[in-house]
Amino acid sequence: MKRSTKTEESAAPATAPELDAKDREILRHLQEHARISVTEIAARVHLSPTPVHERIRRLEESGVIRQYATLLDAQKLDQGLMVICYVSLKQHDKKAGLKFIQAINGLNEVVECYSISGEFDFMLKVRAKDMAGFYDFHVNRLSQVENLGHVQSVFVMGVIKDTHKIIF
Amino acid sequence: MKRSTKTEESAAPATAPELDAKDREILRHLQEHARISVTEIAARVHLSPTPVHERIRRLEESGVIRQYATLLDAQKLDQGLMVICYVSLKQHDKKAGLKFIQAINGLNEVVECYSISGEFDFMLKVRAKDMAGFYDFHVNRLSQVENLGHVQSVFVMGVIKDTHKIIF
DNA sequence: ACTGAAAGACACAGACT
DNA sequence: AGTCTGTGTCTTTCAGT
Repeated sequence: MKRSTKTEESAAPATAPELDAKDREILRHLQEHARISVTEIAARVHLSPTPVHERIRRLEESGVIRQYATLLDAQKLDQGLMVICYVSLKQHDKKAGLKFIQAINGLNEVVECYSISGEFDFMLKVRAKDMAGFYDFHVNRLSQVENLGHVQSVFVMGVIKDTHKIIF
Repeated sequence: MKRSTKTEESAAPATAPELDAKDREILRHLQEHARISVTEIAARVHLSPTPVHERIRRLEESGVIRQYATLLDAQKLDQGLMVICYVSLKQHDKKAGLKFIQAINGLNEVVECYSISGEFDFMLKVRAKDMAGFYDFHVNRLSQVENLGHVQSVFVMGVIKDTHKIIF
């Protein structure tokens, strides 16, 4: 194995990133085309492959690059339903919160989870095949989570924009 | 340029995917490690590189593979604030909706946008540097959008889980 | 659909500027 | 921190099965 694998590697050390203009250019290319070659990135940023290679290595190590991911079409994989679930907990102490976080990490249907301001404690982005699949998740998996208070669901009817692109 | 670039290529034709077990295995590897070599995927799925290469090409063409992306750390790029904005429109006719969608696509701070059920019409995921950055976006960019009714914002205080992983 | 071979491109490391 | 050079590996194509 020679080419970079990334992910599941060591946790990102908090070493100061200190990104210069070239680093940012490289990141902008990689952000949208993770599989292009170092040689091509080098050509686009007007550098030779060697320093680009070294810069990418540093960006991976410092954790600026989190993961090289392939984004798939959920519809074509029969996982076309997306639901936003708002969840409140019964108890809000630290221990109860950690247990909830653990439980959420065990639910594969939950692709994102955020701690939020407002009436509810958490927001979950859930993927399912269809309404029946979501119902099954709701009743048999989410509702089984300990310390769960209220759940309120908002259904996604259409995707207007779905990007991961960070502007910087 | 020889290696696959993906993205911005032709729109996905609606040709039936018809994925077999090997295709799904390949997708599962690519989903989390977009930069691993075809050779290594081949080894992991017990096939030679040639058919794996051809399968990946078909998956790209059919649109099952949407994009090869590099996921970056928003905090380290000084874009650590995430806000969920709920938006309702004043007018709901088709033309007004299309204009809104166009406007949203022009706002780089909006990384995701969904048409949703419930009280509001759309949900936006917005990224900004900090509160001042978000305020600037809210007042000078979002609020300038034509036909905008109410906006309600929920602030993300912590990221519990942030994945793109579709289970299939 | 897969195997095997073969050419060119690439990753990666080393010495040098 | 960059360029240049070399080696081994990989991608990609094309033959055959």
